[in-house]
Amino acid sequence: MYRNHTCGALRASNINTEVTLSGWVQKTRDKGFMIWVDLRDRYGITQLIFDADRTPKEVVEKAKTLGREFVIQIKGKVIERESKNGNIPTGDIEILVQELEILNAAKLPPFTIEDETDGGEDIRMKYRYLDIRRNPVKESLVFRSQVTMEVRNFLAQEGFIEVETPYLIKSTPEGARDFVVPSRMNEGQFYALPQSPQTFKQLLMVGGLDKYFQIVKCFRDEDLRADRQPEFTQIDCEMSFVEQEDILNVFEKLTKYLLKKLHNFEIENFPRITYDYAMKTYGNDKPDIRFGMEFGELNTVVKHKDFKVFNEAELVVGIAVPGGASYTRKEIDKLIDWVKRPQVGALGMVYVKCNEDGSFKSSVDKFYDQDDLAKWAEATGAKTGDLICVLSGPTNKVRAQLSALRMELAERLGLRKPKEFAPLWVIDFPLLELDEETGHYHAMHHPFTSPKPGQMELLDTEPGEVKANAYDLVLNGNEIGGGSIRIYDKETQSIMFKHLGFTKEEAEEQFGFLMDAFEYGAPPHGGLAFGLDRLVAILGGQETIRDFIAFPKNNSGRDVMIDAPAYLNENQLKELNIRLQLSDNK
RNA sequence: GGUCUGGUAGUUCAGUUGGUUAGAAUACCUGCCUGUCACGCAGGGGGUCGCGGGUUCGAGUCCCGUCCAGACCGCCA
Repeated sequence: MYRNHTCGALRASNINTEVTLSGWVQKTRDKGFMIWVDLRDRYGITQLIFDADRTPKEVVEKAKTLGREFVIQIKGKVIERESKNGNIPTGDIEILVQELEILNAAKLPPFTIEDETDGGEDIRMKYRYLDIRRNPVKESLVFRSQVTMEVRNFLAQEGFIEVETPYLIKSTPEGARDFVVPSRMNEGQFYALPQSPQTFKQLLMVGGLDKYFQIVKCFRDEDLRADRQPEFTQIDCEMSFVEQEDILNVFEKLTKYLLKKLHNFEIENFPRITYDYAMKTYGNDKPDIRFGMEFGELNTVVKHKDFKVFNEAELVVGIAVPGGASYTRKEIDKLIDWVKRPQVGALGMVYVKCNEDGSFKSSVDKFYDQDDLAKWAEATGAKTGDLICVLSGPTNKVRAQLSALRMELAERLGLRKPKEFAPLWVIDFPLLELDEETGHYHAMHHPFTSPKPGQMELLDTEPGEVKANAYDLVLNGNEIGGGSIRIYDKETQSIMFKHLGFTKEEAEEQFGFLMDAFEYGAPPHGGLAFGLDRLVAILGGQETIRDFIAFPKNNSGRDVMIDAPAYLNENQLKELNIRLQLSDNK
């Protein structure tokens, strides 16, 4: 028996009991006359004491050889500490050691295993198994486990069944790039890893399973971000005989359940706003509504003067920055530089200070008088002491730029509070989106999304205007879930593929199995998928998902611990009938 | 594909205008220490300044290239 208690278990009530403990050496404090060792495991820290008077001599000698992260087992008696430590739960007691066994000596770890480690991102990822010993990472993984347990509890209660769908499937050109897997037995052919189990869950509905969910890995071969990994986990759900309203209700209930269980956070019904409203008001289809700073469109109040920039702009729009009137000229110039960075791309920024005396001071005083500026303040909801920031240009670009500025300022002003939660639904997404490069429309959500009733006719005349039965769940400025009511008849699905530029043959080849299934009694159905990593991170008050993934990939999609991806050897390639053609520098 | 930031001791970082033997903290090692718990005290070891090239009497510092890491834009149905 390696242990009969964990390192977080013992209290004053255990005094005088004989115990066996195992764990890692967190730290030794050798005072000469006695040695203290902090013994750590997943559950906590217990102090061991090796006392020259009360511990066998050879045991004390052995204790002197202990280094950080040695794995040891001890037997001893729980005793009361002479000086207690109120900072840890086991701080009233310590273990007077009688026997010590070194189960495994350890090399010195490259960084300290402490909450505030001295190690940087790089080295911690390389030795991720050591990083996981640290409380912040360990707790993030425990938290993730709690979230998935609660999700399973809830969905099971609601009558959902979990079904596993295959990982080795077929590549399709729609959407993100696929990770592909060569098939040894089928020369020249490749599987693809699923970007989502979309078609399979729809087939489960045809199969009559009614309410499905799966906590499932998905794979997309696209560039990474702090909140994006090439392999990530979805809570994938689908239901039959449901309308949009039914789906929103079930998953709003799930989200409320999670907020209540994990944070004891209660919230009324989630706001629902349309995509169009979100874009107009926040310049963004996943608005953070923990704070205001809503867009005020100024077209009607700026176009009557000689300011050419505004007169020629498609959209002139501003936001009020709380307390921004106190910014110095230098600070405002830096802000202007910020919006002019290539990542944001604004050509300039007009500002108005709303002074405490009720007057306005703007960068365009030459063109606009106090009455004009008062109207700007009204449109943006600016109060005295605020700063109005105004951008202008093509509608879509300006909205994206001002949205970036809004988020940046909110971050700087501390308005994005991690322990506050502001979920909302964004509904009525467009069905199609124009690809600026190719000039073609592609499905904004995916090609199985149904258009709003009665809008099929618009597909030919104004494809960009067609609204879909598609919806996103947004939490604190992040899309944490999205879904749609699906097409469930072959006819409509064929029309969709045609509009997306598929030939009949291509549609048949790639999705024939789905359209066949639709001919055998497919029920009306729809669903939603949560991005679990993101959901967990946001519920955990973070924006970066890496610490909630046990073994994440780095910025370039590498696992630096196992050093993947890697080259295959000649035999493997030969067996797969693959010949590589590498670029010159490889 | 692009923009920006960074790479110096095991680790996290400082290093001024290009100028002596490249520093600090922490970790590590040795010794001391009769209640430590961020223990303390004394001493010690530890450097391919990412890599390659260039400018210069002289490069951690300037220039070019390259690799790596991070954030973002494009991309992510």
